[in-house]
Amino acid sequence: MKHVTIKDVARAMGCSVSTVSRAFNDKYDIHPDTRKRILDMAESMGYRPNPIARKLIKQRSFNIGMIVPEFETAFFPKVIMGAQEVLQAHNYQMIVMQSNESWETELKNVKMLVDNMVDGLIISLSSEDQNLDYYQELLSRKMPIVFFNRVADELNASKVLFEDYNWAFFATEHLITQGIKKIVHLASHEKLSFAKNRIQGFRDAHYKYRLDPGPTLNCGFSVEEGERVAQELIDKNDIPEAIFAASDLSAIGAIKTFKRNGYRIPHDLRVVGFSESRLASYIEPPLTSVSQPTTQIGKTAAELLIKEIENEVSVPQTVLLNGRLNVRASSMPSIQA
Amino acid sequence: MKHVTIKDVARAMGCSVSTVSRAFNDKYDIHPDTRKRILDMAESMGYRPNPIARKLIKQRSFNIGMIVPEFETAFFPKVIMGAQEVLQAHNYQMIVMQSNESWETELKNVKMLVDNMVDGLIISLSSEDQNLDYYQELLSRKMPIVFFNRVADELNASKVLFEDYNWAFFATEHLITQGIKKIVHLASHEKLSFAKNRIQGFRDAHYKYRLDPGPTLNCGFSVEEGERVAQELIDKNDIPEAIFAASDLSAIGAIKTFKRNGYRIPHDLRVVGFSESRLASYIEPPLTSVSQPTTQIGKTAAELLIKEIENEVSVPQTVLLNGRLNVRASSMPSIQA
DNA sequence: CACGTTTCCGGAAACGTTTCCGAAAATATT
DNA sequence: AATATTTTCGGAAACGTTTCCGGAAACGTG
Repeated sequence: MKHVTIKDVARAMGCSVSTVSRAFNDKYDIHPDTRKRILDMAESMGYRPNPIARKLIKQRSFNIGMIVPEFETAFFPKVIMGAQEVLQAHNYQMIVMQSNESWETELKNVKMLVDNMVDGLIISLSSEDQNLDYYQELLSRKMPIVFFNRVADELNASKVLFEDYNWAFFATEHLITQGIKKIVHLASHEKLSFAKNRIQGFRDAHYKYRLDPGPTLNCGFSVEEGERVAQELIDKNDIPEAIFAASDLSAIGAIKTFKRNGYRIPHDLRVVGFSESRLASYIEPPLTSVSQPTTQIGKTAAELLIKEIENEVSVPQTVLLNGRLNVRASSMPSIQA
Repeated sequence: MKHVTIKDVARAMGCSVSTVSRAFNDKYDIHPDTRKRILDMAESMGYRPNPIARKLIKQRSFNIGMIVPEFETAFFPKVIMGAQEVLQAHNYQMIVMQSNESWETELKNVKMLVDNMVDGLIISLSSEDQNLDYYQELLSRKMPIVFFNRVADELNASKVLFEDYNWAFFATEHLITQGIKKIVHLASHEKLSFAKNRIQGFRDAHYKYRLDPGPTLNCGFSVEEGERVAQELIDKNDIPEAIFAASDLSAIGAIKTFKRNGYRIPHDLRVVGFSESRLASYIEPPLTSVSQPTTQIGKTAAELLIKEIENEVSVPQTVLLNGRLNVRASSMPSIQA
């Protein structure tokens, strides 16, 4: 397992180490001929510069770290794909870690990444009421960080976000303009800012039409959570005309439970989801859902980060990404499945 | 952005650099008292050993590299999660890269990881008829590598695989024992060994019951591919009694197309999928499918790798993981959805 | 041809650790 | 009390690069 080093090729060439280094880092004084000969020799010897030594001397890594809360849903993998694409194109390597929704492991991960001299970070917070001191310190030390999806207002850093408010508003409006009056919102944890925004959009859509907003019920992201809340509604015999869920998974859970209890979707009850999953168009009935530009989120975050690293921009930016409402049968009886 | 180094704490303590190093690497001679004082001082100064310098001197990184072909389906993210879990528990850090089903980028990724002194690799090949010279070289240089899911027989390395043959056999048998005689297999690329195994299982199940195996049709992993092949069958008016698809997505595509053309599932046509996706139980009708222990695959691969790295094992092992057939309404009319 | 400029290259320090070697101090042995 | 052994530590080399500094050769200029 002997790696061939810069010394080996210097010896083979009968030249100094620094000359070989120059051949690889084009910017210094070196004769084109010797450069070419060195490169050829290096090639034939199978020499590749050791990035670790380079990191040590240059005090930077060309690595960027990414931390996401989970890997269960398709959302974060897609964002990661998007970020990967632009980072690789700029010769950065990405190290992905997951916090498992725990901010202790999140903190551990960040520190590890910083120790490893990452040039920047892309982060979706595990929770948003956590202690932010370490992030504040990093930011004051000028570490480039871009947050996405789950962010904290107090942090003066670049962020890429989805227009949760607008699309919750539109989704609700889509129901109201069909004459629906009683809508229940299955909302995710209110400590997450996007959940708050969706709730606000849901309510404001009602106000626009001079309606009282329906209740917002606490509901996790999972199918099981959707089933649980739907069952509670059935038990209380308090069936709304429509359900607006903050995630597709909980929407699907609700549909499943209502169907099992004899309700027909969309005739007895309409359902709209959020954050379009692959499932949406394949379930019965196909689910109306707001789709987020997941890979675009990743790309944008990476682009922002690279700009910060390469000092093309200094003030933090927040970019809001747009989405789309895919209307399907679950919210409109006139559409045939 | 000034990092505090080992020299800083040595100066602050009035001792030598080596003593500080000893305090952190417990194994050397050092007085317990001085050790404690050094550790306290380091803590208060916010010193953390620089992993890059350590990598350089130790010629190893405590990183392991993982390469997967894609991030689209839920399969690989789940495997990654499993591997992460055990690697983190052993203080290894994981670097994930995707090859995008291209072996050129796969090769580029492997080389980058090797340059970065990863201690080992976990790989699912992008394609299996590729040039394996570089892997052979790495293996002969004793680089620990574990392959999973998509492997190459020629490579004498550890592998973790699913019992594709057996479960294709059982899934087919499940249809045959219900009196079904004419089954079509939607098979994935035959260059993938697991595809071959599934085909063989499919055929052998027929032989066991003295039936002629139905045709195996080439079909990709996607919903669209399933739709395409189903449409071809309809166009030829050559409708089988059942379909055994090598992926859930193609099974779903087939179901969708058949339903749209007036066929009732499972009454007119039964369908079985493979590699259970989240979708399986939520589509209409719920899809019978073979489920793979995805996270277990990742865990096992990581455990194998760590054993190799830490020299607890020398000969390559192949571990076969078992699965389960989840029978649902799509293959059995007697089950109510 | 003497001089200044430019081009090209070698030497050596530096990055932050680990670890070998040997020495001093402490302790044990006779 | 003298010697042998152990404990604890400091010095320095090493890992593989980059880059500053200065010098030699090549070139141009008058």
